[in-house]
Amino acid sequence: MYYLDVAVPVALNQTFTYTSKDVLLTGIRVKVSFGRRRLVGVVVGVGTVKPKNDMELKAIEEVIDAEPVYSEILLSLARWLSSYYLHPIGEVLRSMLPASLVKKEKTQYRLSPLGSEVREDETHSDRALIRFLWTRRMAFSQKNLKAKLTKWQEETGAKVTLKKLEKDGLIIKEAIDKTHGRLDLNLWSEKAIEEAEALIPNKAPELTEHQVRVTNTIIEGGFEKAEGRKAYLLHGVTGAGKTEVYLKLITQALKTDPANQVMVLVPEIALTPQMTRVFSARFPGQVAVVHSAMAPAERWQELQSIRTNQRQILIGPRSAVFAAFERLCLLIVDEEHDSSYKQTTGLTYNGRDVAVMRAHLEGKPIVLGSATPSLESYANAVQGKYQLLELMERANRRPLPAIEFITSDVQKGFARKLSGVKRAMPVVDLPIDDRILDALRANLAEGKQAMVLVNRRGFAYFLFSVRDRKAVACPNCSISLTVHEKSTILRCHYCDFQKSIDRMISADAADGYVLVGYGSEQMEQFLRDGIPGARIQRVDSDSVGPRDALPQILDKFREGEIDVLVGTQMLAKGHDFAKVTLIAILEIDQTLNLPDFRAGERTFQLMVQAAGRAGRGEWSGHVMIQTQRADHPVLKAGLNQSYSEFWQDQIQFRKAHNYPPFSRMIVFEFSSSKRDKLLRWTGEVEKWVGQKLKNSEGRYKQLSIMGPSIPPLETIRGRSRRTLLLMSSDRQQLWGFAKELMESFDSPSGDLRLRVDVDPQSLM
DNA sequence: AGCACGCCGACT
DNA sequence: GTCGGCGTGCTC
Repeated sequence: MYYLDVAVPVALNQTFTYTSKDVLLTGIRVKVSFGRRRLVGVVVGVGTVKPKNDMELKAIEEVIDAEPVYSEILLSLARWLSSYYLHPIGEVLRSMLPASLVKKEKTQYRLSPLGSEVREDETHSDRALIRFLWTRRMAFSQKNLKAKLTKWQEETGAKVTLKKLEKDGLIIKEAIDKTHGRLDLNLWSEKAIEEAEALIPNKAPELTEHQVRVTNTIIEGGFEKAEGRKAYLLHGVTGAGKTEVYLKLITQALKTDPANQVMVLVPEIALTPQMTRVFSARFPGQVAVVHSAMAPAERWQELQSIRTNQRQILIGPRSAVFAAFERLCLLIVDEEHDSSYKQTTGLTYNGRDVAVMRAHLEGKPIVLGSATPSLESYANAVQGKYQLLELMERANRRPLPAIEFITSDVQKGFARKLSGVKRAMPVVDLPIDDRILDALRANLAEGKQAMVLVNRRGFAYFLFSVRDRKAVACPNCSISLTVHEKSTILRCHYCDFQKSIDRMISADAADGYVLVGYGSEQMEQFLRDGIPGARIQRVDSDSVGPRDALPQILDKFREGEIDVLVGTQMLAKGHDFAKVTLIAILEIDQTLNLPDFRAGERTFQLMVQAAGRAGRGEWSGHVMIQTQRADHPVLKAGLNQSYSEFWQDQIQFRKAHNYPPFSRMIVFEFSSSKRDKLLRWTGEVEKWVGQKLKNSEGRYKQLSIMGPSIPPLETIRGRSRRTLLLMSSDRQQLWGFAKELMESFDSPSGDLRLRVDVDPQSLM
């Protein structure tokens, strides 16, 4: 008899012992009976000795995999993730798998035979509801149906519950196996990439002296397994050719052994066909790509080609860090500073940090690349934990673009009267300085391209009621609604709330409202008016959509069918356009003024990254930044494109407040839809914290605790929130305290929820 | 997290 | 009296 340690996907940080007649390898998934449920768990340990406690053990019901889904190293990584990110091991293991391997048994509700007998003229409330809901659809998911019921209750006042409907035999609950979607060959597909490959010359350019030096340093370190293998921080100015360094390293790795494999992590937004094309053209047929726009089945196929070593290179976003490799020998994290490596829900991992840990466990080198390294990574380099490699010259020898500050106050207090409900009339000047407009016109006249970056999507920042003296707010979140679609719709950027202005305010009251501020939509309109004849395209999550419009737009821009791109920060990231010579950044001060300790770092990154998009081809670039705070050290550092100036200023600030990298942070977010319940709960937390500190005899003396406090956005999606921030330069103390707190306050009842964010990217 | 058990209010 | 709310405890 064998005793298996099985991790099941429940919110419990422990494994459970099951018996098996056959010996199994760790990393294999098994089906087990757990309480009254049947779950898919992962074997994480195998023994032949019965555990001491004389509990009655259940036998596993079914073995799912013929070979392990997780390697020993991935299991070790899972254990580390679980303890570092304070997340149950079973859930960690589940989050590491691609969606197509996580079979979800979804419950759905359909009409029972009795339910379908309900007649159309039914007046009884439950039956009327049934009639109303099931005329258009066959089945509802639990979540969807619950939402519909709540809505129905609000609108009709009738009291209905899911349980009652089920009990009355009107509807039936049934479990369905969710199968994955069809294999759709869209723009990101292998076929598209292969077609593209044929068009591009497949030849490595001559590396510059600097590139060669950097590359050789890493190559000399070797790709074979070794204890404590090195991590490198590749700090290269924009346009220095970091990608060529990666390509050369991969070439070398494959030369060492053609079966070697490389992991390349990139920010999601950079996963355009253009980017994958560069790799595929150099290594035809050897590149696998995963991307969120792919169907699960397609993604699974790509990952499978890496697992079986049919392909050598995997390019993907943060989740690709969990991919199973046969012969991983090198890890690369491009744009390591990018905040999209951080997962913000569930397991709050940072893909970059997990990659560093994985490289360590694998005993393989890792290269973190950026033009604007995060302060954390740079500090690691300064301390010698990473080896710093610098690439301070652009590969095309072109100077970095000239940056110019435009100080004007036109954007201050920019507002429009809402006259008639559907039309907005300007009451002040354009929110963009004439000098910038002139430059854009001149740039267009020369046949060059430009990008204009704004801070916000939508038409106007908010709708201000003159009578109430306040902005129209979201009913579910403590934030004002953003005006969209040429000032006809109000939308919340935090929940799904959306309502037309017409329905929100009556036409005769329209005079009492003012549109304040502007977003990408309105800026697009300004630019159309201000730069006659220019072909302008807006790029933000509204115009691009969740799928694949972005690569199409970027391709059109690259081919010169668009003159000016106007959009959000999405534009600043990593794209390479040869004809862009002018970049305007409006309202950078808002980024700088965010109440967040990373605001300075973000602002500098935005400036340098945006500037890096200009002058990549044969013409020099020019950047115009509209600001009131030209004297701010961070903006000055950005103006000089000086990382060391930025570093000096920000590291001093972080040191003064003991912020990261001098400390680590863990944030607990407590939330509930019932404010009084939440407050009672956080009251207990506060008491617990006070007593713990008092009774701990100095065990936690290096710990700073802030809160529970009201976060900048108190309510999101109808849930009130409080946050508790723990900060310490002593890791033991920080994690020790956090674990104790979890043990006391995890698994709350009712709709109280506790969320943990380790190494938060933002404190909002 | 589910899921069941068990103890209190408001409807037939 | 019963239905159903939700606080509590358990899951190898």
